[in-house]
Amino acid sequence: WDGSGGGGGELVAEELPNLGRVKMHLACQKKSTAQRTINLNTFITDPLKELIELYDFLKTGHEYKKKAHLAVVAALGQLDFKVTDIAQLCGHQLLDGQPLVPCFSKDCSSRRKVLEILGKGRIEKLDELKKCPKTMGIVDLAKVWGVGASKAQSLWHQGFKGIEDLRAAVAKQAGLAAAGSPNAGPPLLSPQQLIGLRHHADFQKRMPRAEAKAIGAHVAAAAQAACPGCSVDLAGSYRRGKADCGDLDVLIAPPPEYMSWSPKERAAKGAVRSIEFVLPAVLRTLHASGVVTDDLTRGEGRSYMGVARLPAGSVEGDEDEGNGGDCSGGEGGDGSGGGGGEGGGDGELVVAEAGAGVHPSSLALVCPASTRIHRRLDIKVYAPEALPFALLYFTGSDYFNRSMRWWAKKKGISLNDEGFFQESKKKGSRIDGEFHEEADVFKYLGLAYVAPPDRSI
DNA sequence: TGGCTGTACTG
DNA sequence: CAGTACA
DNA sequence: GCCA
Repeated sequence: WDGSGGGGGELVAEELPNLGRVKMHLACQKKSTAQRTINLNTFITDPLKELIELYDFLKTGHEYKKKAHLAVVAALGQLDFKVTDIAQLCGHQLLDGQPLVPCFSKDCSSRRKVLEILGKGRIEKLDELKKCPKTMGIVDLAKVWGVGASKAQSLWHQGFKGIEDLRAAVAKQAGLAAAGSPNAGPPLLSPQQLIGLRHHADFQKRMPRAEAKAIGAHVAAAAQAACPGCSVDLAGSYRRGKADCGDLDVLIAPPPEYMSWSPKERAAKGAVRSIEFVLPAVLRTLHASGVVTDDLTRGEGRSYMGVARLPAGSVEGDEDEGNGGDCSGGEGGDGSGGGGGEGGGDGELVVAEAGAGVHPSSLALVCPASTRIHRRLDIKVYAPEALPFALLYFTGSDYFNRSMRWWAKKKGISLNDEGFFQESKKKGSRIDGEFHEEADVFKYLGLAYVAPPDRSI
C-alpha cells in the first residue's frame, strides 16, 4: 500500500480500479435484515433456503449450486421492496455486481425458480424432493453431527431409512461388541458420529442467550485459571446479538504481555508455560467440573469442538442430578424438530442478561428447567496479535466472511483468522500494521465498519 | 473455462 | 486424501 | 449454478 492512499498516511490497501461500483453491492457492506426492517421476500427466500438445505445434505459436489442459491437468498433478503415481477430483478443495480448473484435478465435456473414462485407460489422440484422417501431419509440421517452427504448416502444404501433405524442398529452393535461377540461387524459410525447421534435431539435445539452466557462464564473461569488476564469473547451468533444460538463459540487470547514473559514469569503469574497449553488446561478444568461432557476433537492444539452443558443444580428446577445415563428426558423417538425450550421466557432472559454479572450460577434465577441440555461448544485460542482477525472470523456470519474475503482477494490480499497476507508468492507474507480492533481491518480494506448485529447476512 | 473464502481436524 | 466441520 |  505504502502511503499512496489519499488521506494522511493511513494504513489502507490501495483501491483497485473498477471496484467502486462492486463495493456498493458487496454483501458485507449492506445493512442486514437485522437492522433494516425485515426480509420482505421470505415467500421467495424460504423455499430457496429449503432447497439449499437439501442440496447441502443430498449429494457432495453440489457445493456451488448451493452457493448460487444462497447468494440469491442473501440478495433478495436485502431488497427494500417486495418482488412482484421478475422485471424488478432484471439487470437490477441492487443485485448486479454481487458475486454469484445472477442478473436475472437471461434464462437461468435461479430466474426460473423465482418465476415459479411468483407464478405458482411454490417450487415444483422442491415439492418433489420433499415427497421422496430416499431424499428425506438421507436428509434425516445427515442431521446427525458428523454425518454429511456422503456418509448419509452410504447409510441409506445400507438400509437405514432414518435416524431411529440408525439408533437401533448402533445400540444393537454396541450390545454385541460389549458381549465380546465377533459378529458385531465394523463400526457403523465414527466416535464423533456416535456422539452426534447420542445428542442428536439436543443439538437440534437452540439455546437462549442467557444459557450461552452461563456456559461461556464457565469457560471464562477456566481460561482465567489457565492464563490470568486473558481475554475471553463469546463470538458467533451470540455476538451478533441473536436471541438464541445454535452453539457457543468461545475465543480465548492471552494478554499481550504474556507473549513477552519468560517461562519463569509465566509460572510466577500462574499462567501456562506456552500458549499451546491454554486449551488443554481449560479443557481439563471443564472436564473436571462436568461442564464438558464429550470431545468431538482432541483439543490438543488451538482449536476445540465439544459438548457442554450447565452443571446440575445451576439451573432452577433441575431434577436429573447425578443421572449417569445420558439422554435426558424422553428423547427416544419424539424427534420433535421444534424450537426447543424457548418462546415465552425470552423477555425475562433478556432482562437477566442486562445485569452483567458473569457468575456461572446467575442463570439459576431465570433459566427454565428445559435448558439443561447438551450444547455444542467450540473454543479457539489465538495469539493476542490475531485477536481482531480472529474475532472477525469467529463472529461471522459465514456468508459475511466470504463476502469480505472475496473483497480482500480482489485487492490481492488474503484474509483469514490470523491476519492479512500478501497473495501469490509462496506462503504469502503477513501484512503487519496497526490492527488493534475489528474496525482497523475494515478500514484497511476500504470498507465501512459493520457492527456485529449487522453481519447476520 | 476458471473461479468461487479460508482453515482445522479425523482416519 | 476425502469427508466433515467452523465462521 | 453463474459470471467474467
